[in-house]
Amino acid sequence: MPNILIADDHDLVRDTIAAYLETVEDFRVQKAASLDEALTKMAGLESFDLLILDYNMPGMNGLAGLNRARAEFPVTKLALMSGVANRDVANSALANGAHGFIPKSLTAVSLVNAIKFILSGERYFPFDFGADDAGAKPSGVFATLSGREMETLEQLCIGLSNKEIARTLGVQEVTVKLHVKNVLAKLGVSNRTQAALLAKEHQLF
Amino acid sequence: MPNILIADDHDLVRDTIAAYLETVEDFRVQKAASLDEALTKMAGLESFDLLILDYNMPGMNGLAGLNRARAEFPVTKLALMSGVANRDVANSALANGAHGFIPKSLTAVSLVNAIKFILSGERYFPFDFGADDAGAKPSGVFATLSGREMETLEQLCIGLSNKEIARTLGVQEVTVKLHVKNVLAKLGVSNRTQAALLAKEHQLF
DNA sequence: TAGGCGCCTATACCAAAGTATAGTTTCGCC
DNA sequence: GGCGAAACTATACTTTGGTATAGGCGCCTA
Repeated sequence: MPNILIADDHDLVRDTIAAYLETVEDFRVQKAASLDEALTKMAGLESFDLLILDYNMPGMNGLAGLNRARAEFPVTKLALMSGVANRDVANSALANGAHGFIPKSLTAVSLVNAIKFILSGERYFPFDFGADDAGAKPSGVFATLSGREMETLEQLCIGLSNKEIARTLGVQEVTVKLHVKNVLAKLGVSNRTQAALLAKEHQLF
Repeated sequence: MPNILIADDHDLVRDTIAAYLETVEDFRVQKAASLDEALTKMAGLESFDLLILDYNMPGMNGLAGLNRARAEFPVTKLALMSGVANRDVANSALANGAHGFIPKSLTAVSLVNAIKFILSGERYFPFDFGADDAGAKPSGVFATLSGREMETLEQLCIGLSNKEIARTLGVQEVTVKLHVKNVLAKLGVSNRTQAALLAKEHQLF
């Protein structure tokens, strides 16, 4: 019987998903409320076939937690689950060695299929995921930013003024204005607030 | 048999919770993926005893959706559910006539208890909820915003200019400036970008 | 009914943000 | 050595954002 460990800090979500999986399919499902708790259980006597990690959970720190889990238990299959993450983090997760990405917008039956798929050694990625309009931005746009422009964007995301950014970067205010202008143009937005919001949406800082 | 309608845009969460409730207790559970779908079902032939609304869901717009539901179906009991909302919105929800607030950090069995409690005519509020640390800001600050100021903040969070906000709210630009100024003062920040970031951090919109 | 509050408008002013153009330096690269 | 790209600075300008002050209107409540 496949042994699954699901880690999510939302008790309600975790418990009901676990209960659902156990009743509807022949899975044994264990639970954890944080990354640390999950890794502790993994280190125990039992051996697990699949570890499902919630993207937003104490200890995860974005994909850092995923890498940590993968480093400690390279054999166990690993899936990332999230209700908010976009296609970017899904791609990154797969690129970082995850065996699947499970959006919470999935149907319950699709979840079961996805799990079976992963357990059989495949990599699962919901193909129609992220084709939304809201996060319409090509998302590759951030790659076109130069080093200084990226630093400027980072300061923008704290809500600093041009003058303050100039001070922390050690340049003149005019220079910052130039960088900001370029950032806005490259990101296709019309003011600094939108730039900051966009960067935050894409989990950049 | 109590008839429950649960509305959440995350299929996985909604389906598993519904399945859990139906197996573990003698509930009949219907599902909807958005506020509109929920209201349509409510308007149908069936009568419901309890409507559970996810706070983050198409059509909700914060507490506006809750008020809409309450206005259209004043008899049905109403609970707000959320995985991210803080004590502020929970309080506001109760103040706005909700019969309960269900954080997704709840245990599955607690959920059942909460539902029974609400169905029996009580108001449910998880007392130990909201003692978080992360959102360093007093977080009660948002409660001090007036209606218009809240609407203004919402537009700010899309990165609109004062002129654009004025157009969508149907007022003069000067008025918007006033609201923005008040928002900044009440939130204790120094510009619109910081205000937007802060609101986003607190998952307000 | 007088005061307070939320909301709206108005005028006016100054600071900050954003645009445009032009020029210098540095550095890696063919 | 010549070329292009990135970074920085400068001057000059327009638009937007934020502050200050003052007044009108509707609503609620002491």
